[in-house]
Amino acid sequence: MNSTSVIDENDPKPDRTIFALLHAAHTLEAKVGDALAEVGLSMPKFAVLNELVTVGKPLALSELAGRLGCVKSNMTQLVDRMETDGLVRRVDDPADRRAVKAEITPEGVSKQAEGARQVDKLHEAFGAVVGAEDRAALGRMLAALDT
Amino acid sequence: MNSTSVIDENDPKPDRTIFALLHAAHTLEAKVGDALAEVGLSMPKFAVLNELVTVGKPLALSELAGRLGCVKSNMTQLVDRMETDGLVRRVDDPADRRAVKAEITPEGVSKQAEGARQVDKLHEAFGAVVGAEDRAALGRMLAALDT
DNA sequence: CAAGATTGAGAGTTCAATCTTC
DNA sequence: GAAGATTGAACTCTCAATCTTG
Repeated sequence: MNSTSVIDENDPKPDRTIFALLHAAHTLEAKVGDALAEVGLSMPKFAVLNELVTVGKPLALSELAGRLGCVKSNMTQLVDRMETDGLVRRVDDPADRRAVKAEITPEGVSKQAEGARQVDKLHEAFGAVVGAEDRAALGRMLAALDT
Repeated sequence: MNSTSVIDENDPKPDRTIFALLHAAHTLEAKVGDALAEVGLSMPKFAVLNELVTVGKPLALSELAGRLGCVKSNMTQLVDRMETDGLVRRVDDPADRRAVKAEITPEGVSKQAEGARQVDKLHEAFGAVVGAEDRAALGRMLAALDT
């Protein structure tokens, strides 16, 4: 049925593909951010809480920065704001006096659960709208991009 | 064969899909940012220059903010930094004394051309690694996401 | 009163430099 | 010296408030 016409088209502006993907990602990111904002969280704060809940024990700021893929100074300030919010607490590491660990508070545990519910709702909507075969294509692109 | 649950065909951790997409987008965004940094530009600055070159005449800051999908105060500060860089110049609009337009400088024109070359190189790599049918799937997802 | 632009405050991020501890 | 954390400066971005002009 197809007669080479679909892929052969050499659009005059091939610049658009990457930026279209980035734009869609920003739209999706805004949706996640809005969903988390409804329970008083931001994406970076939820990411930290999620990591702490998953691991089940306090983590050093360097460790958190490594897991979240950001620099250490970023984690310093993020944990500052989260401590102000009452989501985490800084605790000394008796084993290494250079290290400072972030310990999740009961408030943080509660907020993480609320955030996870919001994210689950988004995932249902995402799964309903995308479809399994397109998700497979997405997986291939992700793998190719992550090099 | 499934006796009780219909949903256990899904992966045990469906949480990851959206965040995997977002992570890949950030990786791609970093690549574009690095490529533009090689010629002394950031993505927001390149976006503004690109718009001004495409339109071919000065644009009001509100107009730029609308085209780039950000708030006006953002454009005020971005144009501040671009004026410091010598990429654009603020010019008064004789037709509307409230408005301020951004006019691209010769330096800005030159930088936009360099940036466009960098983006083209990235695009070749992207096209080589992704493939036409996956790009079609990407297009469907983008459309679904942009609602 | 609407619209265009700016300012101030703050979140999130990076980098370079610094301080303490290993 | 290298690692863990912090600080200060800068960029990008948002929101709320303000000022000028239409």
